[in-house]
Amino acid sequence: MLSKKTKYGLKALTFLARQENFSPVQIGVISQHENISQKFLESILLTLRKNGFLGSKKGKGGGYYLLRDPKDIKMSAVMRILEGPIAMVPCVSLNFYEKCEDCPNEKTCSVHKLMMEVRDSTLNIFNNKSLADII
Amino acid sequence: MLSKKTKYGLKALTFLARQENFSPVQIGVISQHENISQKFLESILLTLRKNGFLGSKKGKGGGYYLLRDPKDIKMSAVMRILEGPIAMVPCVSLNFYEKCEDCPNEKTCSVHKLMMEVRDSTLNIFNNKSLADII
DNA sequence: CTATTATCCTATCGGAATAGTAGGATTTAA
DNA sequence: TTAAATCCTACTATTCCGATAGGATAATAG
Repeated sequence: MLSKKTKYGLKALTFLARQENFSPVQIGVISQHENISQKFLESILLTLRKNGFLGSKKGKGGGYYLLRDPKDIKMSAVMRILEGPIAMVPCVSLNFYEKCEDCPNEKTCSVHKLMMEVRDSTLNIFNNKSLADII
Repeated sequence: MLSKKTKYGLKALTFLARQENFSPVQIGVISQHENISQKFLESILLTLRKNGFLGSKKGKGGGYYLLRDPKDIKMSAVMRILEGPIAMVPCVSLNFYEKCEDCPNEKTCSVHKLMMEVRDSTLNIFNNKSLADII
């Protein structure tokens, strides 16, 4: 299941991508338009900023704005920042790999192989979809 | 992320599918071979039985066994029983549909469209993979 | 210089879900 | 009749998610 954090983050990003000239938009404006708790959204935008997707401006007339062209923001990157691993099992994750404690041998594990396929097909979508594509 | 419940359930199913003549296998035997807590596995096998995948036999010489040919057990069916919805968002689920409270219009929601694609590609795998395929 | 407006940041909290446990009831076979 | 197995309900511990609180900091307007 997609976390609300990710869902809200994606909605905020598309909202910002639809702005005219990427001028700063206040958190409150986004949260109202997208029906998101303002305080929760605040923390989400903060992590998007810390990860180089958004810029921010403080004080009057401030807010958040996109730092890059929506075409250059891949869904896979956003998903990894907000949701974490794209794979359904850590032992299959490319960026968040972890060995399963219970599994003695990955190569012969049926779950492993199945989840590799799922990861590949999902990754194929996320890698080839940009923010511009989903507006 | 795949729950351990699903992961263990899949492992148990493949273990049973590898048996010679589908004669009853005790919980303890499966839990040892697959490194799964016996009590936890017990509850998982119970739901697999209640959903028509497994049969059971009580008393000495008892255990669990596959009720159907592994070729006829689709991954999508197993996933839905153990994991729940295959979609990442309820508003995109075929079998567990729920409307999002925050979203006024699904047709124009960018997250909705993106997650439809992911669901389709994942479902395509799970629908075309049987227990026999992953052994 | 000051008041206002906004983001920044840390800490916390309740509730739900997950993973696992306990313990006895029931059924079957030897 | 005893031992071996599943059956079943309830409980618990822990973790994670979604959300909130409250002040610190910075920028702008006047």
